[in-house]
Amino acid sequence: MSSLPETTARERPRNLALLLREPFRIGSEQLHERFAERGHPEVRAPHGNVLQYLDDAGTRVSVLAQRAQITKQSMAELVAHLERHGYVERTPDPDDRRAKLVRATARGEEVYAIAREFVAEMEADWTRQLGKGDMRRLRELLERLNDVVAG
Amino acid sequence: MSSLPETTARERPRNLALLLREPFRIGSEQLHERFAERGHPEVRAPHGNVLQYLDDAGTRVSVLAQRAQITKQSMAELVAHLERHGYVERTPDPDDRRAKLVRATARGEEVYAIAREFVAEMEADWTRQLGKGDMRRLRELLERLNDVVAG
DNA sequence: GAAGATGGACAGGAGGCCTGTCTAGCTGGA
DNA sequence: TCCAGCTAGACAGGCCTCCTGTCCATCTTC
Repeated sequence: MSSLPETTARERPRNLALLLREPFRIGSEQLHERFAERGHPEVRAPHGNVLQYLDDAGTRVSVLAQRAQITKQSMAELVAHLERHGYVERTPDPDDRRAKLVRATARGEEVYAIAREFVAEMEADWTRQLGKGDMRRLRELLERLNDVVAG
Repeated sequence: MSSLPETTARERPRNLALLLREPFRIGSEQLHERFAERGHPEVRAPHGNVLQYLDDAGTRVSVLAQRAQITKQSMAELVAHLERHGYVERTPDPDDRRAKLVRATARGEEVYAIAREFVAEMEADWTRQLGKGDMRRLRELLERLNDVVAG
């Protein structure tokens, strides 16, 4: 995060980090507004970390935590919240009596569907405004950038 | 690491939102590691919201809150934390006896300098790996995307 | 002046994340 | 076969960020 205390904070040059963050932030905000509109105000930003990583067959909390890169305690809390509100359910794992499998309920699937729909709309909107070619170039450049930062 | 029994998460193509978020997230992480290395472990992610929006002349908490898009109560807490650790100081506003101006101390300026240096390094690194032309194109496309989402 | 707006403080609370610890259940080697 | 050590998850306790609501002092406007 740079920040040039030159004149006023407002007229800083556009900073690459912010250019990356803003579309993501605004998109997330709109997605959660959409959830709320469709009757799922209980689904908050970090819960994407659960729903996003669920397998159809059900997934253990510890596996979810690993995928989402948070501790299993944190993940357990997110799951508990979603369970309280009926988005996921936990069933015993038949293969391991210590474990429980987290699975989306119908209500959870609904949220997932809303998210997919929203993302598709959003990408279509961006494509309409940037143009198909530039959108493809943007994605390609971002993919390369991600490979760079990940490497 | 992922020697997990078979199943991966739901099959997803690389998702545009994540492509935007990851470089930002990784960059932030590295920046805060840098802060810690240089003796400023107290500066945590949200404190960028303060430092980033400070004017040289000093800035009111309510203005900072507005710029950072959080409530003034939240901003007041961030400022208090930074003040406790000597990064900013609050002085009475000569123009309004209700108000106080938040200003960076020398220690705060040091953190700025570290951030600016880090951002410069990071951008240079990305440019080296993507190439100058592609980096410029990426920035340009991101600027257009930001205009689209902001509009 | 007085009414209303604004700057900021304080109280209380929620969510998300952490470390540490504990039990139940699994697994592999002697 | 049995036990040591590991793993899955629950529980306790704590920190940080952010929120709403309330209050007072001060400024602004009429």
